[in-house]
Amino acid sequence: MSSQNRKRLAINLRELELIDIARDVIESEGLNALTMDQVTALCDYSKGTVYNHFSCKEDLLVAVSNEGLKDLQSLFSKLDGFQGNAREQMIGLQLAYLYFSKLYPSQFLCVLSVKNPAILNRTSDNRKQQQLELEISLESRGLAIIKGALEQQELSLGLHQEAKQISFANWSQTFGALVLVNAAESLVGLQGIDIGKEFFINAFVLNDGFKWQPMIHEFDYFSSIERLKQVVFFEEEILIGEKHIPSSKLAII
Amino acid sequence: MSSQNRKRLAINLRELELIDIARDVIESEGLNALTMDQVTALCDYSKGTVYNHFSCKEDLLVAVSNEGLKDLQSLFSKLDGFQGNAREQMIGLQLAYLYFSKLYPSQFLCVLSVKNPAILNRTSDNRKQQQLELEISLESRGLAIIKGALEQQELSLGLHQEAKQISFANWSQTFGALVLVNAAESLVGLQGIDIGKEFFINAFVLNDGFKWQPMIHEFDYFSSIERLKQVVFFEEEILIGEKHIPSSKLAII
DNA sequence: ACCTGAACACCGTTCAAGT
DNA sequence: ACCTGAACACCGTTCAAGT
Repeated sequence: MSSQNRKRLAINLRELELIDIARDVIESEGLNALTMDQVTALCDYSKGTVYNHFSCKEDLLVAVSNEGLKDLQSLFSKLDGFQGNAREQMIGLQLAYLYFSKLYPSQFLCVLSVKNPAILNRTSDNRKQQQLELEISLESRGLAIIKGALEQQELSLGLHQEAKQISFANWSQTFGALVLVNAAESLVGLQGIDIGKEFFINAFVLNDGFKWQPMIHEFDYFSSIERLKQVVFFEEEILIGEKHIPSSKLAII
Repeated sequence: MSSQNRKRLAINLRELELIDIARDVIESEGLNALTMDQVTALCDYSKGTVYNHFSCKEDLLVAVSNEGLKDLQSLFSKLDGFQGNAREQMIGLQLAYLYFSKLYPSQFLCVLSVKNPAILNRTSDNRKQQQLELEISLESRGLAIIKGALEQQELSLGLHQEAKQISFANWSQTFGALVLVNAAESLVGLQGIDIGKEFFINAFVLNDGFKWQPMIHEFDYFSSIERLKQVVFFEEEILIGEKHIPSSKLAII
């Protein structure tokens, strides 16, 4: 390895180190506690060096969000060898998203916060480009599953209907439910129902609406969830057990 | 009116004035530009007085969000005299939510931002209580429609199924779609589809999944949307026409 | 070419003094 | 009882000096 390459690698590693520190601060003290001063204090570098990596505080936030998207990507990748029909694969993505929001709540918060234009407007072009590529990559997973279902004729498109519409429907529903559930403590209206179950049932109902075969009454998708937990996401199940999540939040898993 | 009451009224009015200023700042310069200094500069009072109303900056943000929820409530109220079946009423709520996000984008952003625990944790108890009451009031609208559908036997609950589950499903889907669409410029995957139409179709599919009568193939819900635009929300249609919204965002209406 | 940290401007918050 | 604005601590960002 040339000395130039070694240098570049060291710089990349340092950036990950800084992102990790930012993530830890958010995790333990909340988004408000994240300051450039704080990050500088917790690392071995100076403020100027931190600013060599991140053009501004918002840029750092998007960096944390992007790292989160990579974690989500890793969770998605765990589904690679999973045997099951397309609807089960889709449930796999949903379950991965749920683990993501529970295991990395601070990154999930960043992914959400970063949708704020006041933040996005101040982000460096490189970082925004990276975000775009990550989002496309994540979305292509869902699209691939839908296309598989179309090929297997488990799903068929109506007039003026496209695969990405079904993708959008599933995605927005999952995302919306996770955002609301993350704020669930304050939502009295949701009390008394098992939100974790609801999260999946809503998707079952939606995809039944699309007439995606096999339908709920023909197939036991709750067993699929159990199988996914045991075969694909057993490590995440253990991690959740170790994390001392308040019982109100645990209910969703 | 006693002098004490007059005083109290003046203070309430002043608070609304301050919230209005904050809203204007966010609308025209973004969430980042909102500072207590800025609000003080744009009003006739001192910093101390601003802090008499809002315990901290986050408290002001929640106040803006709450004012937004009231605007949403007003939009919901416009549906009071609307004649139509329960599914059409539900579409009315959805449409109201859509107008809200388009006509008051800064408040919608606040409602979303305020779901961030770092903000909620710093909010005064009074303000949080007000938020709770507003959310309950908004949610009860949806629940009332669902209960109406149950009474009319247009909808029936399965085993272990409750009205609020159907409410949560509709709500999270609508909310998730609006959040994603608000960030739609960056979502390449959504390009080439008519997001405004999709927004409603997703809900159609969901409620068909619930077997909510009349189903899509039996009833022209696109006509319902047109009717709602003309009969209930004609003022909002005009306002949207006057707002010079970039065409990419206009597509949704 | 990259790193440092002092320096600066700005912002959130407080509170003694004023009415 | 309420209002004021100076004062303070903290934070984001820059950049001249150093290696």
